[in-house]
Amino acid sequence: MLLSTKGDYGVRAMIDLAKHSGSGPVQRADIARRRQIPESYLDHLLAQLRRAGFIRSVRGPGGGHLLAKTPDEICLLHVLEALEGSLAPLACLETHEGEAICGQDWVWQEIYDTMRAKLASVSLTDLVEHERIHERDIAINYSI
Amino acid sequence: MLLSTKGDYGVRAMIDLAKHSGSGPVQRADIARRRQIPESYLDHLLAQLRRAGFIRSVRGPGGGHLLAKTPDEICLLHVLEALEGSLAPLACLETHEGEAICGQDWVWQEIYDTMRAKLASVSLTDLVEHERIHERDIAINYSI
DNA sequence: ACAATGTCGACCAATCTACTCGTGTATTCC
DNA sequence: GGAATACACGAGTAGATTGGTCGACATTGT
Repeated sequence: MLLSTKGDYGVRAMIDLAKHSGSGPVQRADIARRRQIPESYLDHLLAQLRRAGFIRSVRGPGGGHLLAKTPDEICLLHVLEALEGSLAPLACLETHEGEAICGQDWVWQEIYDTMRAKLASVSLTDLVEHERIHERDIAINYSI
Repeated sequence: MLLSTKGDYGVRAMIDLAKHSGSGPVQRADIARRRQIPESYLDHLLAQLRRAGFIRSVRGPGGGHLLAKTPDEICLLHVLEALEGSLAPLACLETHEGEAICGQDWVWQEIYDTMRAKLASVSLTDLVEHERIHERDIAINYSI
């Protein structure tokens, strides 16, 4: 598995913040409940996202978390790399150790480049938009 | 990291076998030395590859391991999936649990499909050929 | 018989994952 | 000022995975 729950949960949280951007801070407990993330674990993820400059946080009553940029300025690639570290699928693409003897590195380099390009092209805005369309699908299905 | 050393070492071993296919069994110790794999660990990988039907083994003096098919009939995708299990980059693509709430699954599904198609298009023959070209490069560099 | 080779399962240390918990700190509201 | 509300941060932890090692055994060529 390339992504752990960190990348999964972290992006869920960012989508939640993007969806509520413009209406004040969003509280950790609300994100955790809506996105089904253990709240105490989410704590660490929000800290990472804050240190990486994607969000800022407000303490005290009425406090919470906000995006530090607009949703279309934040792409999936950067968020995931902040949470997971390198997304390299094969060790030698990162360390360049054993590269000469690996034999399959050139295949994975191509895949990695394609992957990163795709992830860089998807913004939080796109993710929120996709979610809205999907919700509409669900609504239609339920109404039948 | 999507691939562990299993996938790395296992493919190295398969490339080695492909390179020597047609000249009798190749011994574990030789593969291990040439490809820099701990021999006792390679043991397990060869067992997995045999159970998956990619190689067959011959016991006794002069024994060793052979490809069970021709190198162009074996693709990288199948070898890696035999060694690593699913290559799904994100848990919900495999389990379909939490799929509805994940929010980024559609992006990864596309990447996963592209990845699998690429891996399926690369055979052992291609990997051996690429290695030969790379060896020639090294030879040229050394001769300058 | 004996040496060479593969087969198989048990075992192991280190690391990573996915958390929880407790304590501390900033802010607001009364 | 004090209570309530929220984030901040580091320690600790159970369980899984990784990346092996080792030893006993099976098979085969000479």
